[in-house]
Parts: sequence; structure tokens; C-alpha cells
Amino acid sequence: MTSYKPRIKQLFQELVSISDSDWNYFSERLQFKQFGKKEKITQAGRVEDNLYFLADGVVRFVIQNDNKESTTDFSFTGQFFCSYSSFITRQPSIFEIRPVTKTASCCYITWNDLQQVYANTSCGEEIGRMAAEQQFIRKSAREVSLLTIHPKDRYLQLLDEQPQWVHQIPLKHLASYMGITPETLSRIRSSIMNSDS
Amino acid sequence: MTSYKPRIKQLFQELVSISDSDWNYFSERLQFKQFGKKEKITQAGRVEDNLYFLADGVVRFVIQNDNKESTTDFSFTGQFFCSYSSFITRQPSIFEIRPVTKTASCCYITWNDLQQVYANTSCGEEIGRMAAEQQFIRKSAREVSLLTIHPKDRYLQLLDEQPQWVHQIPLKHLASYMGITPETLSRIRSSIMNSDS
DNA sequence: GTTAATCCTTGATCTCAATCAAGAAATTGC
DNA sequence: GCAATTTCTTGATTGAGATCAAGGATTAAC
Repeated sequence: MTSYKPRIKQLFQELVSISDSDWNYFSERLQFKQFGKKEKITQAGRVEDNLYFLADGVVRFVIQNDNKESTTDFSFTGQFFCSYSSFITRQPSIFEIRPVTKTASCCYITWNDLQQVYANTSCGEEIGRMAAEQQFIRKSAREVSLLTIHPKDRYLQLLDEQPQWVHQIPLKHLASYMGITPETLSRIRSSIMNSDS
Repeated sequence: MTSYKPRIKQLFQELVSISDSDWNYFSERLQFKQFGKKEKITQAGRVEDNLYFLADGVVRFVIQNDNKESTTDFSFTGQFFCSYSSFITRQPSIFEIRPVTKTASCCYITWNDLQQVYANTSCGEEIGRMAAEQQFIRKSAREVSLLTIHPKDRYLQLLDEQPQWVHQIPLKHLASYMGITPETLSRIRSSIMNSDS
């Protein structure tokens, strides 16, 4: 139940050297919750109040539009996630976040507690900046992919860069993430099977 | 030639209260350069070394792919810009940045100087974090737009949210930004003209 | 002011992915 | 383990946007 904390500390230390007192200040504010498959970790329309660390599982970010849903992103074991724009701006989230796996084990810190960390630790702001920068880089790369790469090549790129996605995520959610229909992704997949056999 | 500095200071103060000494430390590291229409502000393949503030003009971010170019973003007078992923990661930029307007008047701070600011001012990290967060929010909103909104509605949204774009940017670059061809955008535009006359 | 270059529009055709549909395969629930 | 649900595949058709093409409008160059 506290075994994920060393992993978080390690993630931080990849960014910046963190003192023991800073770490303690932060880690005391961490809480834990496990979500079932049908639960919503974050609800659309509510202000995101928590920054999560995914100790185990896969989650997806979903936008509902006139009873169609789009999956815009995923997070995996060992990553931080939340409806980040909402968390930052304190505006209602346009996403909901839901488990892909049977359960999602999360620890989290609230927005209020995180502001305390920013204010009262020496490296909090720096970690916050670097985390925001990393989020930006991901979204920026995705923008390029969506604008300049054809669906088939996008799937090959995904296979290459994120093979675990293809195995852990139902095809229909992957298709949505890629901006195509499940049928089209299914055909792309079978055309690849036939061409490299 | 120094008249843009108060505007920058004001931008910072919208984020956080900045002391005079911190401001001086930053502003004495600002340099100035004006770019002509055919010049490249940032070259693809090179590590972005400067963070720019656009004192006057419009610039666009371009990706070249086998002699096709895609415009992925714009920046306008009064905004910060650079090939941000490259600037952060110190990896070669995949974009080039070029003026849309006849000239682009820019002041800038180098990466080295900015690290000094992070290290030697009290609010540098906080401004850096907030700037990174803002960049993330923009890219995140764009991801949603590209995935969930049809081209025609995307154009209407652009008209509504960024009317100055439509007037200052050639249609072909706007089309590229929207992920469609100039012909299609032209037809969208005329279909709107006919329907709301 | 005239030429050249660039940009925008409009039309005709084509292509790729969406949609509609139905059955197969896999998972989930009791 | 069996039924029910969900997910995936495959086929036929449709449709939105790309491409190809050419003429007109604007802007830039000198």
C-alpha cells in the first residue's frame, strides 16, 4: 500500500535532486484510492481536484459528444495523470477519466496540498515546471502526428513506440485515439498482417 | 526598441508578482532582432537556442515532409514563442518558424541566460512552470479540436475564438493548420457565406 | 503601371475512410 | 460452463474531402 512511494520518489529524482525533507513534505500528503472498471476517476463538468499517480493499471481520457465518445489519451502504470487543464485552470473538466483495466490503483495529491508543496518546498516549482514541460512535449508530438501522418503509418508508429498500448487497450479505444473508426483500424491491422507474413 | 519591455513585464505580472531586481536580472538578458518575410527564425534540424517574444507581427510553425509543408501553429504580436520542445529537450527542432507578416520583430533570451534566470531569481521557476502549463493547455485544446470537431465546425470555432487569424493569415496556411486542403477551406468559407446571408 | 508571382475560387473526378450491416470471436457474469 | 454482452472482423455502399485542372483576383516587384 505504500510500495508505490519509492517509485514516485524515483520519478522525481529523474527530474531534480530532492531533499529528504522536501520528499517527506510531499509524500505525507499522498492519499490512495482504487477504482473499479465502471467508476469514473474524474467526472466531466467538475473541476479536477486531484493529481494522480497510477500505481497499477491503464486509464483513458474520454470526451462525450452527443452520445458519441472519443478517447483522447491514455495513461499507464507508473505515470502521473489527471484532467490537467482543469487542474491548472480550476475550470470544469471536459474529459472524464476511466479505467481501461479491471481496476486502477491510484495515489493522489489534492490541488490544495500541491499548492502547499509549491510554496513550502525548495524544488516543488522546478518539478512542477518540468512536469508541465513533459506534458507539453507529449501533446505537441501528438499534434504533429495527427496533422502530418496517415492513419496506417500512425498505427505502425504506435506499434513501434508504444507496443504495450496495442496489447493492453481494446481496438475500439485505440481507433478513437487515432481519430479513425474501429472498422478502419481493423482493416489496417489485417493489411499489415498480410504484407509482412 | 525597448518599448516592448513593459509589455513583457506586464505579461509576467499577470502570472505572478515579480520584484524589480528579478525583473532587471531578466530584462538585461533580453536581445532584439527583426526578421524579414523569407528569413527563418528557427531552422529545422537545429537545437532551438532562443525563447522569443513577438513584439510585432505573426509567425507560423512549419513542418516539411517530402516537399509538402504543414503549418502546425501560429503566434501573434504580444506572445512568447519558440520551438519549445527543442528548447526544453535540447534536441533538434522538427519545425522551422517563419514570419507570416512582412517582418517579425522579436526580442529573445537565450537558453543559457534563461537557466541563469531560473537559478538566480526567486520567481523564475514559477513563471517557467506557468508558461509551460499555458503551452500545454493550448496544445491540449487543439488535440480535442482535431479529434472531435468536423472541419466546417472547426472553422466556425476559429472565426469565433480567433477572428484575427482569419484576417491576418493566408487561407492556405489556415487550411494546413486545420488539416485540410485550401480548396476544401475555400468551399467551407463560401458555404458559410451563402447560408448566413 | 505593367509584369510576374502568389493566392483564391470553382468544377470534375477519384479515393480513402465512414457508415451500415451481420456474423464470428472473445470476455464477462452468474 | 453457459448465456449474455462486448469486441472484432469482413463485406457492400456511401460520402466527404483530396486531387487534378484551369481561370480569376490580389499582391508584390521593379
